[in-house]
Amino acid sequence: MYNKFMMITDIIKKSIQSALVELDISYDGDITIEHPRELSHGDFATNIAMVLAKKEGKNPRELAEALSEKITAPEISSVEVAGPGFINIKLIDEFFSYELKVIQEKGDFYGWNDSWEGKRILVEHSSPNLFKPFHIGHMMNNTVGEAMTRLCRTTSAEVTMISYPSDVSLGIGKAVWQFLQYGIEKINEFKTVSEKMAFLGKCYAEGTQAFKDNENIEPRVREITQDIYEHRDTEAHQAYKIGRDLNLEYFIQMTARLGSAFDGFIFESEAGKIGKEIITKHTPSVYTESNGAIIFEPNEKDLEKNKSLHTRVFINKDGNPTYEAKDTGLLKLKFDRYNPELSIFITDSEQGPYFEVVETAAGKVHKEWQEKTIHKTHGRMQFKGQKMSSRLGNTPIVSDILDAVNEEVYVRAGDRELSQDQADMISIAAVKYAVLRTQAGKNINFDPDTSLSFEGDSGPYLQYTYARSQSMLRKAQEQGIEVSANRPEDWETTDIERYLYRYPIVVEQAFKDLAPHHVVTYITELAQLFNSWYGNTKIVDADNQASGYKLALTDATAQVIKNGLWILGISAPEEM
RNA sequence: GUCCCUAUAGUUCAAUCGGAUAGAACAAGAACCUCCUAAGUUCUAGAUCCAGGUUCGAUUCCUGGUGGGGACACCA
Repeated sequence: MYNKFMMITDIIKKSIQSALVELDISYDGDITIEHPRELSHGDFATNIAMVLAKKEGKNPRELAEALSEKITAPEISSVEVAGPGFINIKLIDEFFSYELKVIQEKGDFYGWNDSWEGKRILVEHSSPNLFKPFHIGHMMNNTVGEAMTRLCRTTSAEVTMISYPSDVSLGIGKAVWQFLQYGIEKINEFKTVSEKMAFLGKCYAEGTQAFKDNENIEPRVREITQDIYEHRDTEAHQAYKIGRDLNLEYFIQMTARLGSAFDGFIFESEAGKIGKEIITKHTPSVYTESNGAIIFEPNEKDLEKNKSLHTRVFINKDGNPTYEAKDTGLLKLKFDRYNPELSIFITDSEQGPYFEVVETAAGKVHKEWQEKTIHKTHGRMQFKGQKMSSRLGNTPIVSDILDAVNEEVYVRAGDRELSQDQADMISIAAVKYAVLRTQAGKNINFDPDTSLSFEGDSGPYLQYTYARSQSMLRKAQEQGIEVSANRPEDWETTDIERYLYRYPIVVEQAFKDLAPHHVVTYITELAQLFNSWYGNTKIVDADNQASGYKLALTDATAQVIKNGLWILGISAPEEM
């Protein structure tokens, strides 16, 4: 009852297995059953006849025919042989209407399972560089990371979501230097967080420029950086703390706007010290000295397993931990604090090879740091179109992007009245959909003029479909039509029903692959089926006996779309 | 130079660990609001980078090219 789909797959598999036994065929491999892409091919299909034909010395079609006669179960209505030897299985109609009740009952949790119940998963994403603007790359990271996190939640795991802000660096020293030039009090001239942030962003840019232009300030900038590292009680550290807190607040606001709420942070300043300790302790057993620095050099066995490994510096010759050491410290902190069964983190794909080295080395210090960690990447967003890319620049910041998209949304909305929140919700849907529809890790060719579509395969399309279904349900209620999952006598099972019950397995697979785009594809196709049905059927119809069931179907479809959108971090509006 | 990833309609993406007639959307052309939201629906036209190989069967696996992205010692 809880996991209906697994039950039905088991039933199908068992019926095939006993058919094999009846024909006296021994086969101990896994029987693969799948959903045919084409709905008219049936609800399940197996290629078992083609797999076994050669071994049995039989023609695949004949074998399939023989098998198909022996495959039976109460849930199976028909078994047919097709193509080169596929066996197509159709389910009885009652199965589908029963599933509508299951969807109703489980509601927002339809599609969840208990595969990871009682286990802990840690996800780290959206890690910002404090003092630097929150730009397009962070938004991609956040979108992918949030979807991954929510996918994890569907397994009933105890999921903790954290971020790893970079809070110490020479770059930050430069920004603080510039901040001090203006004077700490200057910050009080700005009222809102975003105004203050704009000022700090200006400090970052100007400080970086000043550092380039004027060699004389370098000693002072380094001193400031050191003040920050060592928490010295100086004006610089005071300025730093103001800036850091503001940046953090802004980060929390910005990610909240995108739909994320973090459970905690691990700061780079914490990871550095610990990282250095680990590296020092495991030199020369894991790490080695070379030219005054401490490095990790993969051995031949490592290279056999992974050709992309290479030598990297963990502690530089000045004795300071590099990013490699900091990330090693981060690994330890994650496992010490959260003790996860699985630790996932998301970065830009350019850091892929880098992390493979860090993790290979870390695995030699502590096995589980490598074995339980999964690094997922997102691609880059490459701008193609002229319109918005020239307006927003090369690395546009998130708030500007959303503002620009909002304008488009208002244009698209025409006469409809939209609140700021509604427009924001639609904009975010459009952007997130564009990011999540493709396989994570691949670069996205982003053409704001076309990719940011509000029609067809798009976030707003899904939102619109949902909103429309809700509108129908409201209308039905006004007219006193009761929603009923009781199948009418002469009801012919629709493609939507044949599609709906597949949702839980799509989610399960998406989690296994950590591939949110499977969910995108599925709910888009579901929405298409639904819209098509809507186009040629009158659903809210007090004079029609079947109206109640049609509404139940509408309700179930809307529920599944909503649940899918939730995984993607896109909200489902009641109206738009 | 070495190594990794990648290549699908004009464009942006799919294709369930080798499966059936390669799915959508945008753009192009033709229809549909006296009925529930036209950000919608229906129809038409259009694609697997090249050359080999593996097998019942290849967009998928292997080899070699070509184009694109990325990594390769003290930056993050």
